[in-house]
Amino acid sequence: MSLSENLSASLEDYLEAIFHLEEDNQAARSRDISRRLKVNVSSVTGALQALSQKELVNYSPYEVVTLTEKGKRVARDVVRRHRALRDFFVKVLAVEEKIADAGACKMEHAIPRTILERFIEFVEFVETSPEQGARCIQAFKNYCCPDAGQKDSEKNNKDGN
Amino acid sequence: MSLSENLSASLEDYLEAIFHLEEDNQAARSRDISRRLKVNVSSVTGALQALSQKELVNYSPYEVVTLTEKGKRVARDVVRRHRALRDFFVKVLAVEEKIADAGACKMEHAIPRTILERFIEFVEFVETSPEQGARCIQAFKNYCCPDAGQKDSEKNNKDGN
DNA sequence: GTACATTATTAGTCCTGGCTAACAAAGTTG
DNA sequence: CAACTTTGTTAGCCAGGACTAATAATGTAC
Repeated sequence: MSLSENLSASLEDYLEAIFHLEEDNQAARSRDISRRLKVNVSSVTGALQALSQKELVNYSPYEVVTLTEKGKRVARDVVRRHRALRDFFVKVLAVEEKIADAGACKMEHAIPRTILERFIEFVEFVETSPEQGARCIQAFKNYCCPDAGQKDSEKNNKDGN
Repeated sequence: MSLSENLSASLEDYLEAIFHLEEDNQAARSRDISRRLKVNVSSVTGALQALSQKELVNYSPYEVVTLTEKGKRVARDVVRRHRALRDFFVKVLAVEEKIADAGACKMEHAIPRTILERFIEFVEFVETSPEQGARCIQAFKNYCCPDAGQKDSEKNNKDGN
């Protein structure tokens, strides 16, 4: 209930952008948001009004934007989904960083809670269990992209491909 | 190029529904589509007009709908994405069938090609490589849901108890 | 074959979320 | 401080996609 208030994908994106900009610069300016999301500044104003009305951002015209506490909670949740997906794509599926990130960015808005948690657990599993997990991933990498992963395949290549 | 013509998530859903209805009944009626997608019939009419204009369905007012060849190709692609995701969720992440299906239904519209292929390869890998793959998945199931997975752990167990 | 039920279409509304163009506020700089 | 640039806001437009209500076509009984 407290998280992801039925926010549209679009508004989630805005929140996420503001979150990152705030991390970097203490606050976000419309211009930066618009650049980040590749969207017209006037669209940003609209989004800020919507977010402000939902009490997710502190916004008044011509001033910099910050997230409210509530906004931060929701934004952190979006970011968490994003990272979980990206990590999974990179660490498990051996997807190239950029594609993984772009994919995470689109899919983060659609993933159900339970599945998200499983993604996270899977990465956790792989990272904490070298025998059962890491080796399997290594084998998968050899399976799906035999030419790449050379270095990795030498690492724990107990029983050949 | 030939596939997924920049179709919106919504239109993809319609195409998918028509595909399944056609499988079951040779053709789709607006009413059935509307029931399936939990959408007003008038929305279906609108969608059919859009799809027809894109030459994805054979549609004329008051008649049953079928997919064109092009429509079939695109629909099959959507279904493929759906199945790939659902399979992955169920077979790898041990997500419950219903949730897996619902998740697939939402994420199928957002998943990039490359990542899709990896999902498919992963399932393939797990299913064809009992040593490296299947065992790992079993271990993950014990990791993420220690109480469940009972039956599955017996499965690989040839003639155990 | 008329009467009623079901199904489909249209018209009109609303909301979201983009866009441009015009205008207003802030910042910068001589 | 006046002039110019940058930034932000507003107004107005458009497309997608849902909805309701009214209407039209089709199907089914009697």
